[in-house]
Amino acid sequence: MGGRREEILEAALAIADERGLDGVSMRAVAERVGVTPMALYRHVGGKAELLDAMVGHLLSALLPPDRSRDRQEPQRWDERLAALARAVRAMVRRHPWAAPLLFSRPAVTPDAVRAVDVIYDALIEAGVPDREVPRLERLLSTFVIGFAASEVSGRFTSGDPDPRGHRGSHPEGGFPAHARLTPWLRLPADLATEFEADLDDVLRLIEAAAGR
Amino acid sequence: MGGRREEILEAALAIADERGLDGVSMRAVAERVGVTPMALYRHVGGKAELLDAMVGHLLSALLPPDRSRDRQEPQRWDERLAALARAVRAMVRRHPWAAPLLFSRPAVTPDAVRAVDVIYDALIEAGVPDREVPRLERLLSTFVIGFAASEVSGRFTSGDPDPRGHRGSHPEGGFPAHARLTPWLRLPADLATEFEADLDDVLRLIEAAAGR
DNA sequence: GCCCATAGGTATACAGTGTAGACGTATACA
DNA sequence: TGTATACGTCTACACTGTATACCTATGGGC
Repeated sequence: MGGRREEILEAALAIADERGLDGVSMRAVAERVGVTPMALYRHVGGKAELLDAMVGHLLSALLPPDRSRDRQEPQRWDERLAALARAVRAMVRRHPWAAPLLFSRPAVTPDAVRAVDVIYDALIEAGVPDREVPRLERLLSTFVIGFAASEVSGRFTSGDPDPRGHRGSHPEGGFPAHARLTPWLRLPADLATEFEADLDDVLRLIEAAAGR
Repeated sequence: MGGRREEILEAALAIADERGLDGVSMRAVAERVGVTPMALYRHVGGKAELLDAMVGHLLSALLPPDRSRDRQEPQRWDERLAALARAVRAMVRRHPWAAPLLFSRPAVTPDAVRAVDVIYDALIEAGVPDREVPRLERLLSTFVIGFAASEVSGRFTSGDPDPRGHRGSHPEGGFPAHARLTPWLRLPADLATEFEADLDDVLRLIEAAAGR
C-alpha cells in the first residue's frame, strides 16, 4: 500500500515545519522514518517530486471535503472567495516554507484544480464574463499567494524601519515622499487588517469587471 | 577599490543568466573571475550576501538616473506606475532567477527605496490619502512581482493543459466550472496583454481608493 | 514442495555544495 | 627598515542528491 509514502510525506512536513525547507534533506527524512536515504526513492521519485507532494498535501487540506454537489453553497460569492483567500494565508503562515513552492509548482494536482474550480464558480456567479474568468482567477490567486509569501518572507515587515536616523527626511532630501509619509511609515503595519482591506479592494475590482 | 566586488557581481549575474540560479556556486563564480573560491569571501560576505547584491544590482537599473528633482516628471501618475510595473516585468523576464529573490529580500538598498519613493509619489498625486499610500504600494508591488514570478516560473503557462482527454468535462463531472469555461481555457493566454489588463484594473482600484 | 518475480531495504560511492582555518605574499605607510 | 593590511591560496569538513549494486522477504503459479 501507499502507507509508507504517506509516512514519508508526514515526516518531510514535520521537518519543514520545525527546521525550515533547508532542513528537508533526503537523509533527514529517511532518518525520521527510520530507514536508509536510498529507501525513499522507492516511494517518491526524488527530492523534487517529494517537494511537489508536500505542497499537494497542504493544498488538499485547503478545501472542505467535497460535498459541493450534495448541498448548496451557503455563502455569497465574495464571502466564498474571501474564505478561500484567508485559508491560503493561514496555511502559508502555518507553513512558511511552502510560499516559494506555491509560485513555482503549477496547480496540477486534483486538489489544486478543485480549488481553482471553486474560484471559477464564484467569479461566474459574480457576473464576470466567461472570457475574463481565467484572467481574474490568476489575478486574485497571484495577489493572495504573493501577499502571504511577502508576509512570511519579511518583505513587508522589515521594510525601511525608520531609515537613517529618526528624523523623517533623508539626508539632503533623498526621498521626499517617504519624508511626507513618515507618520504612517512608523506604524508596524497590522498585516491582518491590511490583508482584509486588500481583499476588499480586489473583490470590488472583480465586481467592477463584472459590471462591464 | 571595490572594482573587484563589481567584477564578482557581474560574473555571478552572467552565470545566473546562462545557467540559472543553481549554476551560481561560489566555485563557479570564482572560476569565472579567475580566482580561488575562498578569495570571494574577502569581497562578498558569503553566498547569501552575494545573492542580495545581485538583486540590488538589477534594481539599480530599474529607474533612470536620479534627475527627478532637476526636471518635472512628464507623465501622469498612472503612466508612471505602469511604466515602472512594465520595467519590473521586463527585468524579471530577462533574469528569471531573480523572481524568487525579489520576494524574500526586503527593499532596503537605496535603489529599492528610491523605487518605492517613486510609487509613493505617484499614489499621492493620484489623490490617495496619506494613510493608505503604504498599503496600496504593497498591494501594487505584490501584484507586479507576483505576476512576473508566476509567469517565469510556469505557474501560469503550464496550468491544466486540457486535462484528461480533449473533451471539456472531467470524468463524472468533477469540475463543472472548468467544463463551462473550456473554450477560454484552451487559449494559450497572451500574458503580455493579460498583464496590461490586470495593470489597468489595479490602477482603477487605486483611483477608487483615491476617491473615498 | 519448488521456483521465481517483485517489492522494499541496505551499502557504497561519486560529484558537488558552502565555508572555517591556517598560511602565504605584496603593497603602503610609519 | 619594520610592520600592518589587503588579497589570495590550500586544505579540510560536513553536508547535499542520487546512481549502482546487492540483499531479503513475501506471494503466486506450477
